[in-house]
Amino acid sequence: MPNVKPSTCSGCPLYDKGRGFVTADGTGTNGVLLLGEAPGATEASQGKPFVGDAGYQLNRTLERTRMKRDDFRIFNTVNCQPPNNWLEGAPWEEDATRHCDQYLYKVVAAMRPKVIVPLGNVALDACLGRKGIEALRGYVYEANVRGHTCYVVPTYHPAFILRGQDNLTGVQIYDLQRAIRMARDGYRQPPYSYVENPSGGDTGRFIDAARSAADRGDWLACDIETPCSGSTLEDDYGEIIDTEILRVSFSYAPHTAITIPWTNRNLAYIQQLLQLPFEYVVFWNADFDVPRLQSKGVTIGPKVLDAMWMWHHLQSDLPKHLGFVSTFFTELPEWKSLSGAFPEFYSCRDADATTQCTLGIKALLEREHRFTSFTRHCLELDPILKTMGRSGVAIDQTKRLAFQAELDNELKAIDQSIQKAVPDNLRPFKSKRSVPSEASPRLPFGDADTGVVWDISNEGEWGVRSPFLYTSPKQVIAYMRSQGHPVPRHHKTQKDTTAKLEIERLAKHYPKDPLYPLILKARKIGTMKSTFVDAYAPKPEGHVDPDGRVRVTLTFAPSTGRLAGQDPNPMNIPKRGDLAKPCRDMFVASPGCRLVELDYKAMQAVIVGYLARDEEFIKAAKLGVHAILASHVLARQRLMPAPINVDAEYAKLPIRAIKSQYPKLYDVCKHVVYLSSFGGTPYRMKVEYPDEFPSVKYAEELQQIYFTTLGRKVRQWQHDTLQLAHRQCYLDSPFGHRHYFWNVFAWDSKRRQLAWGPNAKDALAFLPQAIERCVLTSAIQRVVALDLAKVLRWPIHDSLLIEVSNGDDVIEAVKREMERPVPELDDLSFSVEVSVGTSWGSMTEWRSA
DNA sequence: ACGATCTGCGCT
DNA sequence: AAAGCGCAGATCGT
Repeated sequence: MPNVKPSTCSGCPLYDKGRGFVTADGTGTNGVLLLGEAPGATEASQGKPFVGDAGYQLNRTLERTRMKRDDFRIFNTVNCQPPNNWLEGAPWEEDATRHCDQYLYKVVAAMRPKVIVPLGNVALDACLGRKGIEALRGYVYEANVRGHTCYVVPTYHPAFILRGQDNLTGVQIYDLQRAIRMARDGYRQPPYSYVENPSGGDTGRFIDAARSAADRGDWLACDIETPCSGSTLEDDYGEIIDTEILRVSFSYAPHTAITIPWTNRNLAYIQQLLQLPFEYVVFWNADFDVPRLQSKGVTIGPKVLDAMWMWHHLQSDLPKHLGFVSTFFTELPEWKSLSGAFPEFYSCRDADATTQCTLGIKALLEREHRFTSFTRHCLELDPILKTMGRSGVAIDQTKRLAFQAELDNELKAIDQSIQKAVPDNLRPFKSKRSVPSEASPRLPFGDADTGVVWDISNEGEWGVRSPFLYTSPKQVIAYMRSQGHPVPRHHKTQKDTTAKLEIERLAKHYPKDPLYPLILKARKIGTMKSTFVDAYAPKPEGHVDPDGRVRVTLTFAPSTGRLAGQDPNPMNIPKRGDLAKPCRDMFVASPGCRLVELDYKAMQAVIVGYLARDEEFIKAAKLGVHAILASHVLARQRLMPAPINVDAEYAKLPIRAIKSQYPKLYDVCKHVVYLSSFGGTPYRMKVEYPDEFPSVKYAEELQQIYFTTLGRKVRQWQHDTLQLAHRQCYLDSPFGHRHYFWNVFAWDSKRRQLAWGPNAKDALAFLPQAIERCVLTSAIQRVVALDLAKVLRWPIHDSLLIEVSNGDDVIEAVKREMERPVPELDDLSFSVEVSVGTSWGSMTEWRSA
């Protein structure tokens, strides 16, 4: 039975609009009051808070705190359902909150909670009189809430987590556990001793103490403050111009720190501290601090450790700012809002928090035997990636300009055809006050080259029609509508889409329509030109340095453990299609040198076979897994006596025969193996490759054959991996990378059973990708150890681009290191294919002498 | 004008 | 309808 509003409830701004009325739920025996926002439809009709979707999410979180929901007291800030579930930022937010205060007052007075947990901004505002949940969450506040003094530990609203923020599930669990602990044990602000305005003697004493800390094996945390920490200016060569440093702070032990103003007199002290024999100097985001210190001539003696990366290695899916991370490893109260008022204290606290977080993160990594993997695969890799990025690859500007001109002409011609194919009324119209002087008496008139057309709008208004933009989804969709064609929808979001696949379908369905093929062609050429040709112009138009080389930034910041490249990204340069060769031809070897590309053969397939503990699959992957699946299919159809035996010496012969005799089946099998190992469905195969798969049923049959023959153990591995990811909420790679997955299985209400959830496929893709990266970077590190760093250019997931001057011995050495057995994978090895050329577009196979 | 967000597309 | 990555252009709000 829905609750009836109390008769005393009058004057509520939601009285006419609001529905239902919720009362507090749960016993509150653990001393924690969870305060939500306002009831939704389910809550309003049942009269209880958190019983709908957000309630389901909250219950799962509460379960993981190992407490019963009933042990908490659960209430809402506003007690009836606002229109459209809109409260935060609504015109009635303030009035409705104030009106419902009377009920919060009563609930607090009756329960006398030890801790209140505001869930989201509305509740936070009600408790602390301020908003900003993302900055304040996880911290402990002592506050007086409605006449009752207690702790307040803010956390996210469950509905926020449901809206695509499921990586924060674990954070919410942690926040609630902290609230429970505070209710049980109480909270005391930790004592601290910061040297905020040091005299020369103070600094000297700090340096002496730091020296003994270095001898004990402690680390030194360092943090600089600058006037504008956000913006950085760099000149053409990547050096920082503007670097004013205000102060530098240090800490070598929890709860202690010193902040040293940046003055000429203090410079020597700062330099002295950074030369003490510490094992590491620790920064939070060293890429900000270290270059600025160096640009001032300060040198850092010890190795640099970036604690932010250590955090990223520990848990890659969470925010990385120190204020967020410190809630997990310190008892410090929130301090990030104090930078303006108390700069000395703020800076000390930054250094102290860095020390405390570093110790906490290191302890966790060591407990899980992942600390050495961090030093090897992040710390030691970083300078290598920086060197590779700086080496650069030469761009042939003559070839680039020729290709650019060719694309430009083609694009102009296609655009003219596009303008002819589109009715005038579909062009963007912009009204103008006055008639242009060159207007002719006949309307509309315009310029066929530019597509600009003068016109009169419906209201008799003068205006100009600009060309139809094939790059604008909005205008393309308007065209589809105008032609009476069904507008395709994105399968997940259900939004209108103009994706390539959908336009290809429309082109097929309406073969007489002139526009669709033109759009496809123009997009292809347009992307090529803007992303891959214009971008390689000399600076400042493009990315190419005055010496003719393009330099990139390589990073391992992506949450998957893979590598990425930036400014520009060298990893997505076209490789297939007719434009790929002229595009790659722009990338050339320096005079007297050769570009060499070393590709791991079938790397992901071999890794999947390893993970599935399937020797046969590994052998099949190395021989050619697609052809071997094809042999299973042919054997079923009695076109072959038996599937290829991967142990047979002559196995390569029938593989070649299948490739040449059944090219279509070979392609089909390629798609089946590839998509199936990532959790792809037969439906997807049919949609993406309509020519190869005449029906979904055919794709289903082939996947069935795959999973019952060659891929039997792979199927089992997928099943086991998902179970493991679901049970522990994360997966670890053999190289120490961990990725969290919060929704591997989800409740399918249609089929009334657990089904693959939104993270299932991420979980299947994680290990092959994370392993692939570490196999390659380990090889790169060995190449560096051979003093061959200078030949390294770009890592591209499963291949490595290098540049060598003469002789084949360097190629041989790099190949050997890449093919070396990998101890982390039980000495699994991968074979490498080498191609060589003077340009990236004309590489030929290379064989060792 | 400028930044934030969305859409589409290249690669593995 | 495997995934995540970075980039360019369009759109929308300020």
